[in-house]
Amino acid sequence: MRLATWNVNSIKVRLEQVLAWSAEARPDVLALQETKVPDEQFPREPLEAAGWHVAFHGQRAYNGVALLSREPLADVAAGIPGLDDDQARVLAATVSGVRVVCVYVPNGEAVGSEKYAYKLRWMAALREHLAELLRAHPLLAVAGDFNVAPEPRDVHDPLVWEGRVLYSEPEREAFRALLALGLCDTFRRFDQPEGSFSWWDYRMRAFQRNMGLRIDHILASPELCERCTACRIDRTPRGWERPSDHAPVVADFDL
DNA sequence: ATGGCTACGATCCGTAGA
Repeated sequence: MRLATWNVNSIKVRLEQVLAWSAEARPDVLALQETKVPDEQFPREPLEAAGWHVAFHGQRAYNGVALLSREPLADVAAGIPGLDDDQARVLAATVSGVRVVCVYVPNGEAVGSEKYAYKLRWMAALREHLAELLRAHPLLAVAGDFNVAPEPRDVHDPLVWEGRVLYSEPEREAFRALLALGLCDTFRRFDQPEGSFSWWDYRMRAFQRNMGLRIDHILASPELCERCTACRIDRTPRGWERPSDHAPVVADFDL
């Protein structure tokens, strides 16, 4: 099974790119973030016409997550149980025996802000939820925009980013707490080029200068991690006209 | 020097992203 995640920064704007990229990269399951549409406006028909089963959990203007799958999606569930959250950030479904969780972790705005506190609370709630899911699902994948660069090598200039949102120690600690549940970062199971990033600012020609961060991740439960045969970042669509600021991450599993 | 893009929903600027 090939699983991909992509923060598309508006499914309306990026629909043609999702169709074009997925036709080329051929994921079996594609987790999308920042769809930015209420459910009644999600472009279900063109995606179904392209052969996708779709599930979506969105809201007007902000956030929004979706799952596209070649095989039917079962037991679709939105949100984190017990977390009172009016932001559409989590969608889970079972496909081909794998529980797939699509996550859009809050950005956090700035260290010390109210949104930063919300981000850390939210990540703690996600951790508790994933601990439960791991007990129930030996084959568990968590794919999405985590808005955390875990290590210095995931940041184009760690000194500049030290202490800033997306790379601050409390955020990295919260990410490590997810790995401590037994989840693996599939990308780091394999040799990767230096300067491997998944997000580049729209400004300052950041993509052309490879001034990026690796903040989009595919995590896997121990049993699923053992079956992971590859993981890579596909920078191709970041170079297209009118791109998302994120690139897709793609992982292959031998199932 | 706090800008620099992009998307959205409201108007022709503010909020949010990262």
